[in-house]
Amino acid sequence: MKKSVTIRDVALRAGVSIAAVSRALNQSGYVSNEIKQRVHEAVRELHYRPHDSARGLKLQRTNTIGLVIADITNPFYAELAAGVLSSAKKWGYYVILAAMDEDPAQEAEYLNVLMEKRVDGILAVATGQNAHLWREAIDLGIKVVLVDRKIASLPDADVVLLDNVKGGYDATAYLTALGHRRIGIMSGPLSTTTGQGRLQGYYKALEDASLPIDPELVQMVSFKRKSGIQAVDHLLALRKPPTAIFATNNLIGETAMFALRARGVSVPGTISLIMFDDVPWASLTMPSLTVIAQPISLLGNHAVEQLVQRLQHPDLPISEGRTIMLEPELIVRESCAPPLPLPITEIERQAGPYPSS
Amino acid sequence: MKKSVTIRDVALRAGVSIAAVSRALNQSGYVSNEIKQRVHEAVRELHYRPHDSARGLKLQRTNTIGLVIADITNPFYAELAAGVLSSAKKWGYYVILAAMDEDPAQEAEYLNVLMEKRVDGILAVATGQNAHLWREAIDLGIKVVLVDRKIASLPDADVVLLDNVKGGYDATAYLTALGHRRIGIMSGPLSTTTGQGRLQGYYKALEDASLPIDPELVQMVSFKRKSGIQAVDHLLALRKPPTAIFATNNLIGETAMFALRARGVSVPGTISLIMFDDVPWASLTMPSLTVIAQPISLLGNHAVEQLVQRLQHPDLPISEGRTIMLEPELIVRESCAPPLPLPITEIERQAGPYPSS
DNA sequence: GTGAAAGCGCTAACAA
DNA sequence: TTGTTAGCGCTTTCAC
Repeated sequence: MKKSVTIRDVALRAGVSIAAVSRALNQSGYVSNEIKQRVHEAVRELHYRPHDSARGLKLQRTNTIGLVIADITNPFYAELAAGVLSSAKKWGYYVILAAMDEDPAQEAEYLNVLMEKRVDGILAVATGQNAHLWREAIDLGIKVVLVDRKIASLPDADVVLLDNVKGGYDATAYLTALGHRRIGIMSGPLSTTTGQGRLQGYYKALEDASLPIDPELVQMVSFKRKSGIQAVDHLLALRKPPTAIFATNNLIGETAMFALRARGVSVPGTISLIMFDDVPWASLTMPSLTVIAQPISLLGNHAVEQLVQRLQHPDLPISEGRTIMLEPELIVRESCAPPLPLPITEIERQAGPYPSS
Repeated sequence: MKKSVTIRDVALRAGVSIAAVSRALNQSGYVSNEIKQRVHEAVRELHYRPHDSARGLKLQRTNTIGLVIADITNPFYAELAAGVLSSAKKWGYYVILAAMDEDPAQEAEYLNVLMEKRVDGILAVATGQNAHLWREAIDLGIKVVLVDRKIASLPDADVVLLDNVKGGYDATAYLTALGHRRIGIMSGPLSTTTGQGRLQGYYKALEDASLPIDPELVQMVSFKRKSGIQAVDHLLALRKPPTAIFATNNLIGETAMFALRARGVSVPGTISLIMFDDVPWASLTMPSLTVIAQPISLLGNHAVEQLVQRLQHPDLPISEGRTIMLEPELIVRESCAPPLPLPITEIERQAGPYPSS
C-alpha cells in the first residue's frame, strides 16, 4: 500500500504551488485557466483525493450529519432515513446512522461520538432523556433539528412534527362514526410527544362523540414489536371487550394483527382494527388495514431542509426554534366495520350461543 | 457560540503539557496518577471533546466505515444495517449509510465521498459496476468486504454470502415435492450473484425432479417494489399457467402477493407462492407466506467481524479474499399446497366450467 | 515521568 | 494572478 497522494504531490506534478492547487480545486480565488488545466490533469494522473479530515480540521466543518433514530428495522424509521439520505446528498451532506433502540444510554453514547466527530448537524427522533448532552451538542455549535418528537428540555431546537393529536382524533372519530362505542387503544409511552398526542386525540374524539372514557380500554405499551400481545389479551378478556382497537404505531399494529389472528378473532367481524402509519404490508394483509398515514418522506425532507438552512445561516435568530407541522391522512381499507349491535359477550349472555361471524 | 475547547485549554487548566493530556486521555505512554487525575478533572470542567478530524488527520484512521446498500426501505437491507450498526458499535466503529438504489452512478458518487472521508472500511452490497472505483478504494488502503453479492471484478475482496443456489433449490424442490410440475419464477437480474444463484438453484431442482425447463415460466424482474406486476400477469395469461410461483426476494414477493390478490387468484388454492426472505409481515398475510429465510443479522455481524479483522491486521495476506457462506432455511407456512390435478384452464377446456376453489 | 516540537493535509491570509 | 506561510487540533518521537 503506497503512501497516499497529497495536495503537495499534485502541486509538484503540475509545477505549481499547493495554494494554486487548492484554489483550482475549490473554485476559490484567482487561478488562470492554464493552471486549472494542469492541476486537473495532475489530479487525474495521480488519482488524488482530498483528505476530508484535513479539510475538516482546517474548515471546522465536516459535511456530515448524524441521524438519531430508534430502530432502522421499523419501516417508519427506514422510510424517514431514506428521505433524509436522499435530501442530504442533494445538499452535499452525508449521514452517520445512530440507532439507539429507545435506550437513553445508547443515545448518550452515540451523541458523544457525534460530538467528537464534529458533525455539522444532528437530525433526531430523541428519547427525551440526555437533556444535558443535547444542550452540550448545541453549545458545541452542532445544529440540532428534532423530528417526529419534540422534547421539552430543548424548546429552542427546530422541530418537524406530525399532528399526532389530529391523527389520534381522526382514527378514533372514524371508529365512532362507524358506531363503535367501546374503542380500545394501544398507546405508546407518554414520555414521547407522539404517545401523548395520539392518546390525547383519542380522548378528544371520544368526548366529541359523548362517549365515556374507560381506563380499562387504554393499554400502555412500548413502541416495539411484540411488546403488546398481553395488552391485546387483556382487552379481549375484558368483561365488556372493545369492538374496535386503535394501534398507535406500525409495530403495535403488527402485534395487534398477529395476536388477533392467533386468538382466532375475526377482523373486522368481531373487532375492527385501525393503525397509525401506513406501511407496504398494510394492503397485503387480509383484511387490508385501515390506517392513519404519515407523510414520512416529507418529514425527512423538511428536517434536512431545516437543518441545511441553519447550517447556511449559522446566526439566524434561535429564540424559539421553528416548528413545522405536517398532517396525517386517513386511508380507509378493509379492517374497520360497524360493530355488532352489542358486544358479542353481551349477546351471548342475553340470547345464548350465537354463531360467530 | 464560544470557541471550542482544545487539548491546549485542558493542558493549561491542568497545569501540564498537551503531550501529557494526550497520554492521559489515550492511556498511552507514562503518566503519573496525579496528572491523570488533574487532566480528567480539567476535561470534565471544560467539557472537552477530542476533535476527531484532528485525530483522524494525525492517525490516518477515522473509526468510520461505509455501508453501501440499495435501499434502506427494503426490510432485508434494514435488518442488515441493524446488524452492522450494532456490531460496528461494539468495535468502536460508526457507519455512514450509502443507499445507491441499484444505480451505478449513485454508487460511484458515494464511493468517491467515502474515499475522501477516508473511511477505514466499506461494507457493500454492490451493483457490480464501478470496478475501477472499488479497486481505487482498496488501493487507497480502504478495506472492502462484500456482503450478499460477490463481484467478479474484485476476486481479492473478502465476501460474506448466503448460499443462494441452495436457497433457490430448496424453494423449488419444496414445490416439486408438493407435486407441482409447472413452477413460475420471478427472477432477479442476472447481473447479481443473488439473481444468478437463485435461478440456478431453481433449474437444478427442476432437473432433479426430471421436470422440463420452460423459458416462458422464468420472468426476469428487477429487485424493486412493484416492478413485476406485469410479470405476474404474463404468467397468469400463459396457455398453461404455473401452479406455483417462486418470488426471489421480498420486494418481488410483495408484488406477487399484491398482484395475485388484485387479480382475485386464490393462494394457495389456485397458485402456490413461495418467497425468498423472511420478513415480519410474511406471517401476517392471509395465507401466511412460506419463505426461504436468510440469517440476515448474522450476515451483518460476520461482515463487520471480517472487516474488523482486516483493520486490526492490516497486512494479512490478501491473495484470494476469504469467503464466508451462510445457509438459508425453509420456513413452511400456509401459502403452498399441492396443485390442482391439472391447471384450471386445462380442466375448463376438458370439462367445461368448474367451480373455482 | 514529562515537555518541546514536528508534522498529519489542507485553506486562506498576506506578500509579491 | 501566484506562492509562502501560518495554523486547524492532535499524537508521538525525542530530549531532558
